[in-house]
Amino acid sequence: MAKLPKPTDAELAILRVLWQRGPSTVRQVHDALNATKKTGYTTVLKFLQIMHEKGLVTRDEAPYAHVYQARQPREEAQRTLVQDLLNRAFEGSMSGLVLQALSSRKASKEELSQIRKILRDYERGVK
Amino acid sequence: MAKLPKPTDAELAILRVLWQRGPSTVRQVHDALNATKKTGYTTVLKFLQIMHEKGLVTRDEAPYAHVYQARQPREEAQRTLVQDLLNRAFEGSMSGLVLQALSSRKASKEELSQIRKILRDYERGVK
DNA sequence: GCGCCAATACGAAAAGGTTCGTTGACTTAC
DNA sequence: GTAAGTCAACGAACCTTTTCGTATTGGCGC
Repeated sequence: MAKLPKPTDAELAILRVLWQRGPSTVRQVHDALNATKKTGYTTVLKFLQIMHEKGLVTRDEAPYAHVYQARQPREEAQRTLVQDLLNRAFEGSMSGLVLQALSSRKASKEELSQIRKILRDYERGVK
Repeated sequence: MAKLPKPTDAELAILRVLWQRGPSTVRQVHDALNATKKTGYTTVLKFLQIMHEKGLVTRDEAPYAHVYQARQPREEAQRTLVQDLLNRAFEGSMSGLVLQALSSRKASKEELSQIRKILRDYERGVK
């Protein structure tokens, strides 16, 4: 599998919509985005075309409304992004990242115990 | 304190040098960067000027070699970046972030126990 | 068939990021 | 004091990202 480029901010916003909604037409993406931030229809279209060129999304050229879909599953893209931040800003230190993540905002009890569970599972898996 | 803009990739690379070395001249930053990636002297200079305009660095206009310094401590900038990624890619889910961080590459036993310690300290602090 | 509508394609323009060549100013070594 | 070297300033060139106006297409209702 060829390595996909890191999505830009605007591209990521569109990917988020695709991950949440599943395959969507330009109009659907456009409407979803406009719930939070107004953007022109053609702007969204242009991005989807660019992302298609880059391979970030696939498209089904259905007549009268192409249907776009994220190429990578959400988790995979997230992994790339975390990895990237880890290298660029944390010299690879995972604990540094977790530390700053926690001090950047309140975490709920549920989140903490979820993280603990992840750690347990991880150790079991690695061992 | 005015909010500082998010550093770009190239800017972050320079900040990393400043954090590691402390206050430095353009030449020192340039040399440090060239250990990993060759860049023209004037390119580095230009970035430091831009970053100075943006307020990312302060400078001491010593005669014959201005001395630049990161405005934010490393941890503070890291926190902003994590926060940003959290919002842009993880819908704010901290556990999602930790999960992908762990699956993105091997973590050592030391790192894991360090993370556990961070969790413990955090809970104590919050309670 | 003809005009209307929703959609795509195209391309230009604005904004931001990145790189570097050139210039002029000052320092030190001779 | 002159040449050689180091430095900051400036601005041009280039690339990528972001935004959108305009043109074009193709089906549908009449």
